[in-house]
Amino acid sequence: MIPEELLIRYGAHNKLYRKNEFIFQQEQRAHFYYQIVSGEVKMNNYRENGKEFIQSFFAAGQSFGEPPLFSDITYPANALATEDSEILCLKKERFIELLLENPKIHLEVTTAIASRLYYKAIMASEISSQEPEHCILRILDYLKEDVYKLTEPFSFRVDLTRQQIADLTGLRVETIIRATKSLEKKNEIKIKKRKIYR
Amino acid sequence: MIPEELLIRYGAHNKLYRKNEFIFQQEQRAHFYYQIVSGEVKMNNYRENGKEFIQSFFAAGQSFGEPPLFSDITYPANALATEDSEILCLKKERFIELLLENPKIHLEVTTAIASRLYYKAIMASEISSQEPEHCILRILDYLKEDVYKLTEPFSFRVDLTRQQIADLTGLRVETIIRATKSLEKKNEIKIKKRKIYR
DNA sequence: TGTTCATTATGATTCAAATCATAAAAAAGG
DNA sequence: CCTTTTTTATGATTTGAATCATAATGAACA
Repeated sequence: MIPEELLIRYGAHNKLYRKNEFIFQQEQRAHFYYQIVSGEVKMNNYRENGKEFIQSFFAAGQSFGEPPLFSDITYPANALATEDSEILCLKKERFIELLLENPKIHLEVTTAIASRLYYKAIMASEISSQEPEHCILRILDYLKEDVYKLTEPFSFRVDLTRQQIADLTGLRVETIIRATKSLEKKNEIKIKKRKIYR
Repeated sequence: MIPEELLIRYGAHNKLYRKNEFIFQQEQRAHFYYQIVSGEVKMNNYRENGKEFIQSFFAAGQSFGEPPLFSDITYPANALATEDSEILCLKKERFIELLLENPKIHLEVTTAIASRLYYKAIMASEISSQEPEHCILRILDYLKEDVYKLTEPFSFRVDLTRQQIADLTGLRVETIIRATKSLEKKNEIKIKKRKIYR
């Protein structure tokens, strides 16, 4: 999102994270701005009962973990590579400098953070709703419309496992499986070869 | 948060909203940056079953409703005055200009948005946890430590009704009442004259 | 000061998602 | 190719928060 050459000019270095390696962990202090060059990153929490809650996934070109760079707070969740990933790391102080000296880029960063806040606001309301089917549809529509910009019915092939949808919504796999079947009956989604289409 | 005189220099105007009056509603497009001069604002969603979900409260000095100013998205929730409120409104285009021309102020705006994302991330995980007591403690601790910067045990007097805590967590009043009583027994909170202290 | 309304309180019952158990189907790995 | 692991599937049971009902208490207000 921030041009790589600009990041490097401010002193960013490239780091390789292996699949399942943590980039940072919950409660830690933040020292770097992270931007994915290649690979994929997952932000999550592990709850007492061992259940996982996925805050979100991040793909190549996206940054993550900015909020604690601006205030005196620690990471609210873990970040780990879900596949081998190349990540540009820029020291917090230099990142702030970069923002102050590049207003247009700063605006893009703000836009990215704002967009994640938007997603969280939507999901907070849905997760609290105790209506699994509605909650699933909402996350699918968010991905379809806001992330992948698709409009055609059933043009969005969902590349998430039932388990991942469960961890994103705070529900259980069995509930997702049953709810998606019910949604298929209601013609809200299609399921072909176990893949969900919305 | 943005100095009032600066906002006014960029063309902001003062508007009075009566108690319970909407400032904007879910699904609407965003045209203004809003900053509270006096009063209080609530962001919420109304769900099918009539249940309310409170995204958050905003007090004097705080801004709200920025995310849709940066992208082509609509408001994910409603905003309404919970008491008569004076609010500075600045046209979207002029707001962006202000940010681009005032890097330090821009950074403060980014910081505010990032801090709200932090709160949402925490709450998303908690709400999904299906553990009412834990969820209540987390929101109280967030308010106590991150908002009011208190450290002494039971020094935080919670000024939320049980119903408001319910609407902030997606739980029901009765559940909050029972959970808080249980938390009092466990010495996690104190209740004096029906007020919760943490 | 008495009346109305909002808030807190508590017990009984319902209900839907979690949990448990088990298995089939598909994908990954050697 | 066979073996192992992951993912999807489905039925039976449990459980805890929601719901329903009802009341006491406190705050607001005329």
